[in-house]
Order: sequence, then structure tokens, then C-alpha cells
Amino acid sequence: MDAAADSCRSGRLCARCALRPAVASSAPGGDASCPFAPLAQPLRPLARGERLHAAGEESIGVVLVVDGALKSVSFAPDGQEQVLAFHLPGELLGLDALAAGRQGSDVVALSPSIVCHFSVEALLSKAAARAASQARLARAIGESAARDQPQVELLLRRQAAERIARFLHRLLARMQPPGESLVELTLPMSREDIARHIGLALETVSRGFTRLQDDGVIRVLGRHIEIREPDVLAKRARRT
Amino acid sequence: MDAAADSCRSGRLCARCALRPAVASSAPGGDASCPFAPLAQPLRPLARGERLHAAGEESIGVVLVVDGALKSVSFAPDGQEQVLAFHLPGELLGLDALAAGRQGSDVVALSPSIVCHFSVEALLSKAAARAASQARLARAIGESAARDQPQVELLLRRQAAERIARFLHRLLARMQPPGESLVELTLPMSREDIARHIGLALETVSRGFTRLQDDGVIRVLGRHIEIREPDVLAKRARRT
DNA sequence: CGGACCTTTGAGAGCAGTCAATGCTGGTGG
DNA sequence: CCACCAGCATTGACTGCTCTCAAAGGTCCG
Repeated sequence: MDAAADSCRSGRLCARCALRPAVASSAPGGDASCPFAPLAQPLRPLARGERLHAAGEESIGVVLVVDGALKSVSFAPDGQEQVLAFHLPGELLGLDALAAGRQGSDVVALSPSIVCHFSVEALLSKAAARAASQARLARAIGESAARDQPQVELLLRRQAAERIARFLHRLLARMQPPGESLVELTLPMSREDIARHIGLALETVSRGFTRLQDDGVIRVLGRHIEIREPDVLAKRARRT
Repeated sequence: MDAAADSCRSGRLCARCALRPAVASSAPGGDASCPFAPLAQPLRPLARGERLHAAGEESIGVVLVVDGALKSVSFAPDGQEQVLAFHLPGELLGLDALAAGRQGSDVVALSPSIVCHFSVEALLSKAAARAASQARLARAIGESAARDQPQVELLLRRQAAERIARFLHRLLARMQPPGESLVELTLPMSREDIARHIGLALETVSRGFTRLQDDGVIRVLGRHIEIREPDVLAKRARRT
């Protein structure tokens, strides 16, 4: 029994899972109340830098991140790497591969990661049984489908400072458990990854972080970030 | 009986529908072979500039474009309009609203348009009955989910000329029926809409079109575009 | 403990944005 | 049917932001 299987059978998976039932909180048992939990197929743990799959490979269904962090990357014909998305614990990925049956991008672990996957057919069949399951699945699909919108909105903003503030603000929201409020975090990705994700040069990203620090909004120590003025950060994420 | 209902019951809907069965071509009867066709709910025809729905409104399920063209827009806090996507005949929209149950953006008709919508619950129920239906629905969901990726890839390219070439190239691919090859098209959207969609100033878009015309790649007459060198356009869409 | 990789900082050039004005097109009403 | 008008598209000049190139300092992993 490997770590993934272990995690997928503990409450750990369900705690922040995109497929989690709305009633989970009322059932302290945890994943016992999630009809999708038995469908989870563990995958082996990924080391930092290891590839979950490559673009063009056959789809393995929908993937759920249990722990760690990953990035989806594609390569432009000139060889430039583009970071399409970061994937954090509790999030689904691979939905786009349902169309062609093939992965649209490489997915690489940024830190040691644990993931599992679900067969789409199994999910649809299971969901058909109960209305509540249908709604939950539809919601999970929608969440995954909607995740790109903020990224497009971010990229449509032309000021570098605003893109950087938005990126930080959004990452913060995704990393903090519901109800809590993070004051510090450690970025799982490099400045270069960030730059290739928000369409800037890595130096511009670095300068943006420095600027936010000089203004007292955050405190930067390499990848360790302390949020000193969450309200100011939120404001800069909204305005130019 | 209004035009939408009429269209939804004719073969017109199914001809390019994202939900179309793979076997449609072998069944000249058309929509008779599509299990989802009876689920289509017609909506009234939209005039140019008319709004299908506003951000924040309750989701009406998944919407299928039958004819015309629409745009999804969101407004930044500073009032700037951002064009998140264009929607062409045969394409699904509204999938993102499944998560929150509310629309994430305004959707506005660019030209007189005919649309219909499907209840997500009905689609899932119907799909459960047959494996083939499941696969088709999964594929349609995936297509919709995957549509943002090329847009993100486009926005991650920093050269204006490349963004413009990519936009044109991609729009061309979406507008031409499978198997055919368009040599001319009429853009349903303004230069400003294009600019707000690919993150440039409208003057930059105009200059980009002019440049492509000066180089003999296309011929421009306002919104009427003639493709003179499809290969060159494709090349410029890939390289800097 | 060593070294590779990452991050920061500086200087200069180029490309796209902004402001401004003219020309065109398509639609409307006389 | 034609003239007019409003919105849209094009073009020009100039500013400024971000990219590129370059080098030094820092961090973390093996």
C-alpha cells in the first residue's frame, strides 16, 4: 500500500476535495459521506520536478491533487515554456483532456505531490444515481471550468504591478482553508514559473515583489512571503 | 412557435452542435439520432447588442449557440470591459456557472443570434442511460473546458503581431465547417472587442491588421477579411 | 560544506500605449 | 434613391513601461 492509496482512503483527501459533499461538515466521519471516495484511484507519489503526464498522452480521467503543488505547461513552437495553471490540493485537473481524449499540456510536480484520479465514466454513472451527487459533480466540473476565467482576466490587465498583485491575491485565496486567513505562505513555484504564468519577464516579477515590500504590503524572503497589509494587496489586485 | 424553437427542432441545431453524436454523419435524418435534442429549450432570438444574461444572475444551465455570435464580458473595478470569450454557432457556454450557480460574466449578442439551453440535470440523467451518451457529454464538457487554454496561450505571448495572427488564425478555424477552408470571413466583432479580448489597445490591433495586409497575408475591408496566404498566417500565429 | 540554481538589482533600447485627428462604412430617414 | 449621420477604423507623433542584457548576491539542496 503506497502513500497515495493511504491518503485517498483517509479523511485527508476529502477535507478539501472539489468533489466533497456539501454535507461533509455535518458528518464528522469525513469521507464516509462522499459517494465518490470509493472511485478514487491512487497514483504513485511524485517527486519534485517529476512529470504526471505529457501533452498528447491518453487521458487518465480526472485528477485530484491531494497534497503538494503542480503546474500545467505547454511549449510554444519556439521552445518557450508557458505555465497555463498551477494546481493546489483539493483541485481537479485534466477536464480539458476529456474532449480529445488526450492531454493538452504537460503536468509537472513543483514539490513532492500526492494525486489520485477518477474515471469519468464512473463519476457520471455514480452521479446519475442520486440528485445530490449530480449536483455535486456538476459543481465540481463547473469549478474546474471556471478556474481559467480569473487567469484570463489577469492577463487582460496590462500593468505589470497589477498582474503581480492579482496573482498573489488569488494564490493566497486558493491556499487558505475556508474560514482561515493566511498571513504567510511559501510559494511552491519559482519567479520564472510565475513570470511564465502571468506573461511577464522574471525580472519584472522580482521588481514587483520588491516594490510591494518597499511599500510595506508584504515581506519577502525568497519564496517565503508574509502578508502585512492584506487590504492593500486586495486593493492593488483590483485597481491599476 | 418562435424562431429558436423552430431552429432547435430542425437539423440546423445539430449540424454543428457540440453535443452532436459521432454517428450523425451516418444518419442523414439529422437530429433524430441525437439523444440530447429533445432536451433543448429554445430561448427567444437576440438582437444585436442584446444581453443573454448578466453576471450574478442564476444559471439557466448550459447554453448552445445555434446561430449568430456572442461575447462574454466582465468589468474590472475601474469600469474597463474585458472580453473573456467569443461564442460561435455550435459552441456551448455557461459551464462555468455550474460551480456557483451564478453567471460569472455578462453575455451579449454581437449580431442577431439564436440560442437554446439545456438543464444540466437532464443532460446528466440522459447521459447515464447509455455509455455512448456519457462519452459524448464528457467530450462536450471537455471541449468547453478546453476552450480557454488557447486564449491563455495567446495572452502569454507578448508580441502584439503574434497575438493578432493567433487570434485570426484561431477564429478562422472555429468559423470554418469541418473539411472546408474559408478564404474570406466577416468578423462579427469590432476592433475594440478584439483588442479587449487579446489584451491590446484597439489602435495596435488596427495596425496589426494593416501590417498583415501590407505583407499580402490578408486583405482587409473593415470587418471583411480575405485570407490570401493561409500558410503565412499560420506561421505568424506560431512564431514571433 | 560546496556549488548550482534562484533572486535581486542596474542600465539602456524597443515596442506598445496614449492622445489626437482624419477617413471610411453602413444604416437611417427624408 | 440619395444624402446624411454616427459609429467604427485608420494613421501619426510621442511618451513611458517593460524587455533584454549583464552581473552580483543569496538560498537551499545534495
